[in-house]
Amino acid sequence: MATPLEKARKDPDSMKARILKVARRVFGEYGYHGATTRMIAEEAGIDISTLYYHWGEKSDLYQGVVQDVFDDLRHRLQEVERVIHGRPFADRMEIAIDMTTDYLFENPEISNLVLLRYFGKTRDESILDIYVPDFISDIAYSMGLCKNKKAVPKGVSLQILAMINSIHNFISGEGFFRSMLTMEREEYVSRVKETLKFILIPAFNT
Amino acid sequence: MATPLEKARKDPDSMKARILKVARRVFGEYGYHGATTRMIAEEAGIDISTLYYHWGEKSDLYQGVVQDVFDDLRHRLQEVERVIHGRPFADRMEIAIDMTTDYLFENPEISNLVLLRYFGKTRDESILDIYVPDFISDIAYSMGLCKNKKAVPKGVSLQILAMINSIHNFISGEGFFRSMLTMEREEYVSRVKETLKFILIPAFNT
DNA sequence: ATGCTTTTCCATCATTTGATGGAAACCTCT
DNA sequence: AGAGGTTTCCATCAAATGATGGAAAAGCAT
Repeated sequence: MATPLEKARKDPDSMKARILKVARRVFGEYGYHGATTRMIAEEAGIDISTLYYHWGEKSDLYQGVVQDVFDDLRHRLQEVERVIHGRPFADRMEIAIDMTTDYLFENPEISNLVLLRYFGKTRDESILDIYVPDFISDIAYSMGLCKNKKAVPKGVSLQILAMINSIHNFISGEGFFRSMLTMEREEYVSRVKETLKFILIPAFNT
Repeated sequence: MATPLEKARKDPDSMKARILKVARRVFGEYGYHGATTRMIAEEAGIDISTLYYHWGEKSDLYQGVVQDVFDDLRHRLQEVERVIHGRPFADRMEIAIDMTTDYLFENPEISNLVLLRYFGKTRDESILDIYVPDFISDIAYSMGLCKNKKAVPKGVSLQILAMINSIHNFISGEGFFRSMLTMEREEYVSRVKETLKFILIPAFNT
């Protein structure tokens, strides 16, 4: 039995899926309170009540967006895992950084939503209950930073967090940082990768 | 001639300063749209119109908050600069991390506001015009990463950004990360410092 | 075509939220 | 005490926003 969200993903041309796609971007850009159902409906080219017909209340749509984003992220990380499996350590880090940044630069709303979730609170309590799997242990394991997926040392978890967030920061802050440093997008992307490798690789190459 | 903000800072018991203090926390917690003037007034124990009497429109108050926060941050960084001046490189980084994280853990709304500013957009256009000095060149210089304050290489700027943001992330994400890893505050603080040093020091110790 | 279901839109509501006018309270100076 | 200015609060407004009922439109099966 398919959940509504799975149904929407199966048929990406369905109205529900179209709304979800727009909502991802708008929520990512303006945050939960900054985004209004009217903005989303307008950008999707539909009436606001059509949005409510498909998704119910605003917090439900937001919940759908978060779920969708984290599903994407999980799938992508699994792919990264497959690619780096068995390679020497230094290569693993480099490939992981390249793949992840490329993917996130193409889907910046993912980084936005993840960071807003970490740092921003919401007046709407129903938002907090969303179940979100954490990939930290998977990353720790596939990077060879721990032997047992079930028992990742806390120190390692924090190292992974620092890593992931560094990446998200550069994606999510692109607008701000790029105009601050006056760079074209292309240069920004390559310099970000460079910087991430510069910082992350020495730390883990003990 | 003192600006209104300077006036408010000079007399921290003034109503205007009290409002500013509460507004810092509330804006930092909920973001621009998530915070309402009513929430701020209520937390300050005053009527909403008193708030408007002192600060004018919401965006003006927000502007005041941002200005105030960045002033604080600048002062603190100057203090850090003074302390690390002349010390060997490895020490400088360690001291800077300790001092900065201690300070930000005591004033987490600073990290929140800085990050929200980087990553979140606002429907209100008047927000973007706020003048904010960037400390990147100062940091780069005092860390010995560049010879000329006026011409910081772009690569170095990105390295500084990565550094600063890593710190902000752990401060701002404390609630989320701590409950995720089930740590007491004390343990969290010391492990964060540890992690930051683990990641940042090797990169810059060429 | 016809009847049924699903989807979309228009009109509208209730609440929230930013904002203000004016009366009351407070302060200050003489 | 009392005049004059400042500050605070109550009442209220207008616009924005989340949400819905019901009519119209579009699908779809027979």
